[in-house]
Amino acid sequence: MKTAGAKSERRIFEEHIAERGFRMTRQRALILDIFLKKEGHLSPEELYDLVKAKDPTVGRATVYRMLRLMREADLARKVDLGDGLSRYEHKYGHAHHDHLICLRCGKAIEVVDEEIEALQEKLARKHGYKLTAHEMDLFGLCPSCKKKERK
Amino acid sequence: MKTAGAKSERRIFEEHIAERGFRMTRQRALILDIFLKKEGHLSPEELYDLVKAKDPTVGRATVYRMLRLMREADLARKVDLGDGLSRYEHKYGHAHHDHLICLRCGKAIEVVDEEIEALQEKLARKHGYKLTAHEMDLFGLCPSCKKKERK
DNA sequence: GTAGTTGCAAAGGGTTTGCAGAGGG
DNA sequence: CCCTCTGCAAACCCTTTGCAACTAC
Repeated sequence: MKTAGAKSERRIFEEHIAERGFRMTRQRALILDIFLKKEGHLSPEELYDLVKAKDPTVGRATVYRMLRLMREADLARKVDLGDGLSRYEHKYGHAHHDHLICLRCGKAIEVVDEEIEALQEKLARKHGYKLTAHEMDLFGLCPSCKKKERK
Repeated sequence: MKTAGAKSERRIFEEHIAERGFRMTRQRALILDIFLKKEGHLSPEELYDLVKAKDPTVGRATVYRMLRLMREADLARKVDLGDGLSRYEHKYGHAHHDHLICLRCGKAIEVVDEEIEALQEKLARKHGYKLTAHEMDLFGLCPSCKKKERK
């Protein structure tokens, strides 16, 4: 199932670039595979390091260009975890989720609450907006940092 | 009432810097006044332009340094409206609020929903987190862009 | 007076771009 | 074969920093 999922994500990307006359290359396939396999929130530099480990000839610019392509193909999302870095997570095969971010250690977990989702829709409608997306980040102390706080 | 509000904000800032041995200067007072008077979401450059209009001798670096001070004094908040720029809004005298942002025209309005606020707390607690802040941005089409969409 | 503050300009960090050569379709 | 893609390095943008002169306290 995992492999099947990865394959279809790759197909989505291939279709996306074929549609606009772009090309599938060794570098793009490699970056795509690594990015999709990695759960969590990668900075461009972290992704570049992972790619370099597999193929040291790939350039940083290619990683940046690929991040843009993946965003356009709706496979990647840019998130701001408040650490000053830009970070990306992959969307495909992921249910939508929000973030619970520890201000002390920076750890971020993904959460979802259907009740909140519904209220967001309702709130937007109340103001005459048609909602297409949202981002919710909750900041606080994670359980282990909370414990340390006490001593 | 407006004036009284502005005065107390300034006092808060003065106390904040006095506490740590900093000083109140002509430039800081000017930037603070302009920033507090301006509702909405200013980029550092926009703030710098407004300041320059009143006093062309003020440098860009001073504006950046002041933005940091105001954040530390809890008078300013950094927000990401997805246009690639960093933006700041003032907090004091503002109730907490979230954003409803139009993806077409970029217009952002401020909203709040008590029910959502409560559920955010609950969600964090469920995961063992102690919540200290959050940011919620809803993206979609504003009423007027929605209308244009139809034709 | 003595720190903290300022404007300037240079440095810094992250991201984008111009280019000549490589390589997909 | 044509046109896109690549790696490199330089350019770029926004933000921070080093410094000598200045100024609040």
